[in-house]
Amino acid sequence: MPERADAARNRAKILAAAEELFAARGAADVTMEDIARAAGVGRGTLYRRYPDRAAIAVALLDEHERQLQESLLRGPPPLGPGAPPAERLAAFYAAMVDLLTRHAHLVLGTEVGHSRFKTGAYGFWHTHVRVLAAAANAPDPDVLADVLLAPLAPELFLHQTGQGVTPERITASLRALAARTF
Amino acid sequence: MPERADAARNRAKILAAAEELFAARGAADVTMEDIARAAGVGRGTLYRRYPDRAAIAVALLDEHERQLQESLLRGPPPLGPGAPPAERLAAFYAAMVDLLTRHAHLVLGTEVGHSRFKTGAYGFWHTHVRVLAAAANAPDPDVLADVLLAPLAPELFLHQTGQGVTPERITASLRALAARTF
DNA sequence: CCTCAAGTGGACGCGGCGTCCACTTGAGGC
DNA sequence: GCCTCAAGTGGACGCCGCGTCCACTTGAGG
Repeated sequence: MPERADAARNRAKILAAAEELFAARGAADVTMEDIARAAGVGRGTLYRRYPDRAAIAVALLDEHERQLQESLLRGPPPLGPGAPPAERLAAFYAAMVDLLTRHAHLVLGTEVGHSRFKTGAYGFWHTHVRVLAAAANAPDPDVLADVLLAPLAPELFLHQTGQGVTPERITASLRALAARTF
Repeated sequence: MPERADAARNRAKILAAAEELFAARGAADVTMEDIARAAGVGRGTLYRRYPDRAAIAVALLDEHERQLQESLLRGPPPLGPGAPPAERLAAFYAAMVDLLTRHAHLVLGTEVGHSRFKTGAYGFWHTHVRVLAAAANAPDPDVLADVLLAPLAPELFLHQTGQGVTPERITASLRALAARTF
């Protein structure tokens, strides 16, 4: 049963409206009602697809994440397979900082606190880093993967940039970390 | 103008009640009303001192933090001054994991998301780690300090322990990180 | 054209938040 | 000991966002 025409139209309107609102003010103080009104639909319609703000942000982020995930799995080195683990980790860090820079407002809506770890995306990043750690013969790759992903927490990123720290400095620091860890 | 007797009594009742409630269920679903009722106090009285849950959790954590902060500044090595930076960082990690293990429910009430970075405690930890990084001649100690503190995020700790990871494994992983970084 | 499942929207009830203000209490002055 | 008044108290109140529910509309397939 494919999506009905009017449903598809509304889905598009909702995502467009949400994207704009998230960008304008923070995702934090955009209410479901705001999104519904901006999209010209009722609250009920909104809830039918997206149980909360996080779900909407996830949908918006989806394609960007997919693209990076694709590069990690099958792209050219050092992001994709072929380079030594330390370099792949550094490249991954750089790509993630870039993603945060461009979409921090969305990510923040999504991954606040605990919910971050429940997303499929986190699982994917975790697996990726764990495999790299294992390839580098690091001890306890499972736990190490969490530790190495922690500096990419959106809250931290926003805190740092809010303090005037540039993405470049963050990337540089993470590159150094990657080099020393593996 | 010292605190009035009845005010002091109520402050104690509030903290005791909050501690108990936070421990019983998570801090997440304890309402201000719950705390007020459990303390036998009105909502107004509660708000007079503590503008939100976070403030209460901070007050509860205060003494434990002070104790660790004291040890970092003036205690015996490797926690206090005297040991090489890498060992001091490892000891700090171990102490923090211990603190999280014992008080995760409180910390979680406090440091959810961005608010974590605004607390005085985070500033203290940050300064401590930055000084260690500088002593080890690490590049950009300011940013590195944030990166090295990230794995101590309460949300991550709870996620890991919820997955069956023991505090010992976390400490071990962090110890290895400390050894390689400095 | 008809049917009926899928989709829609807004009214509704709930619950927590934070404020406000009339009342009470206790500490210091006499 | 009593009086005064600022500090402290508590609960009623209004507000707002959430999530649900259901009577209505729309569109695709027969």
